[in-house]
Amino acid sequence: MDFQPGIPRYIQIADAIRHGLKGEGERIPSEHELCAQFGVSRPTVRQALDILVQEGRLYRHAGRGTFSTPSPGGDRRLRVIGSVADMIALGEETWFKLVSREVVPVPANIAQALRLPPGSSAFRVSGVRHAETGPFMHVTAYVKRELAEALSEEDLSKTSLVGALERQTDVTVKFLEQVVDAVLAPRHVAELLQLRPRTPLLLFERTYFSASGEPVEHAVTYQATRRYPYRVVLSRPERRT
Amino acid sequence: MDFQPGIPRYIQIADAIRHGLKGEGERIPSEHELCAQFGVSRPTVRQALDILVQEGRLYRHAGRGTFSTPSPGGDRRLRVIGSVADMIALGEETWFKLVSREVVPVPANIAQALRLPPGSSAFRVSGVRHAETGPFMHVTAYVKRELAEALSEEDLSKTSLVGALERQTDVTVKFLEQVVDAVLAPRHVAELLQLRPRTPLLLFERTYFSASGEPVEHAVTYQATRRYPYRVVLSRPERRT
DNA sequence: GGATCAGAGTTGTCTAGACACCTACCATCT
DNA sequence: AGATGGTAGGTGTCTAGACAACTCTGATCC
Repeated sequence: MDFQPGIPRYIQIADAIRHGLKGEGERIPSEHELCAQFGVSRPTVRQALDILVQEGRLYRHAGRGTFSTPSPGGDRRLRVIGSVADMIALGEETWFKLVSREVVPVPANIAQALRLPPGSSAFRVSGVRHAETGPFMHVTAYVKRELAEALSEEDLSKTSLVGALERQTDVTVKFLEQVVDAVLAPRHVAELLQLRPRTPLLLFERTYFSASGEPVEHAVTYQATRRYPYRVVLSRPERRT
Repeated sequence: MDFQPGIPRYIQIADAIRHGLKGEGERIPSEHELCAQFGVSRPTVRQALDILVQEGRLYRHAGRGTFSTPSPGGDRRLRVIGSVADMIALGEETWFKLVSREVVPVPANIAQALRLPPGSSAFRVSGVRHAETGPFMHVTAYVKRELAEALSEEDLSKTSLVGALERQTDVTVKFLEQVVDAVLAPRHVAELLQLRPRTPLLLFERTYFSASGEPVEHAVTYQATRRYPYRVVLSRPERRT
């Protein structure tokens, strides 16, 4: 295998192995064999395998080998594998309709989350995400003004706001804090999602942080689980003991 | 520093560093300095730092150094750091009251989740978890019969069912699948949690899997977020690029 | 036939160092 | 004063191996 320069080898190896996984619990070649196959040293192979184990796609068994985890199956659901990246990754068959996009004074609790002085203003985007089954998610997101100026409208309909921010600015989201709650649909949300009032909805309040611990974005999301179930797969981080 | 034999050095180093963190965004000693301090090679130090970065406690900045993430703060909330271990870790000021504990025929959907033939029976535990603010969680958990026999009653009031299983059998939970929903409290749940009927509650349906992909436990949990907020901190896995 | 032991293969841990690239700082040149 | 460039120190990537611990298999011994 010849490696593409500029991209670390262990990432290319991880991609290659991930691509070849069938997800049936079968054994993959030993680390020694992978060294020979890719022409790299064992630490490099292990670094690639670490990624896949961390993603929950592989598990190791000392003395026996490395195996692919039987896939827990399923599609058409919000997936989280313990990572921000996957949390953002909605199915590809969903799309976003912008409702509003303006600079507004921020409510006190949001100002606190973004660590803005009370009474300041921020960029607010709101809209509805649709699936074939109908509208299923209402989002209101707040971003600091200086970050929001680069964003174009078409970006927002394709990816998430966080995704657009990461592409167009040099901000990188490193972790997020999420409070999950169950609420009855507020009237304006019920209307936009075409639901009866007082339908129970999932409510997410997420604050996205950059690597330096600075809040980047705060989003309030209502989700109708009838139309789009919310599912999470959490893998235990490996503590090779 | 003298290392305790039997425990990998990188884990002991990670524990030592984690213990010394103040969580104020300050710089920690460089990898080279840590090598000298602990008397190990740099890959070993990096392996320790990887753990802490993975946990979201540290972040690296190439060319500048390694820093502790300012803590997102907070207590008294369910915490998840993208790991099963932390998901189980409720606050220490909560306790569990057993309601029932018996072998019953399992409903069809649970049998499917545990991959049992329809009509089979399993061990069912149900109860209520309390905080100072009152009862806040109703749990019904199903475990295969052969796994459940070792469990004693007192274990269940101290740790979670999964914790007891891991201590008393050789089962290890590697990942879990969780479906989150918002529902109106069923009557018997509302009674046990001392809530008005039709209060919106979080509903978790979790299936715990062992490393080989075999389902170990299935739990249905109702949670009153008024009494015990549900918060998650998700860190992005490091893709050093 | 059954238990015990040796060995091969696998992952787990760790060493000592090399070079690349990025960042911040400072001295120098214009 | 401002721009340029060098330098030191930081993390990022990678090599080539060593030994330990675990698991399974098969041969040997009783």
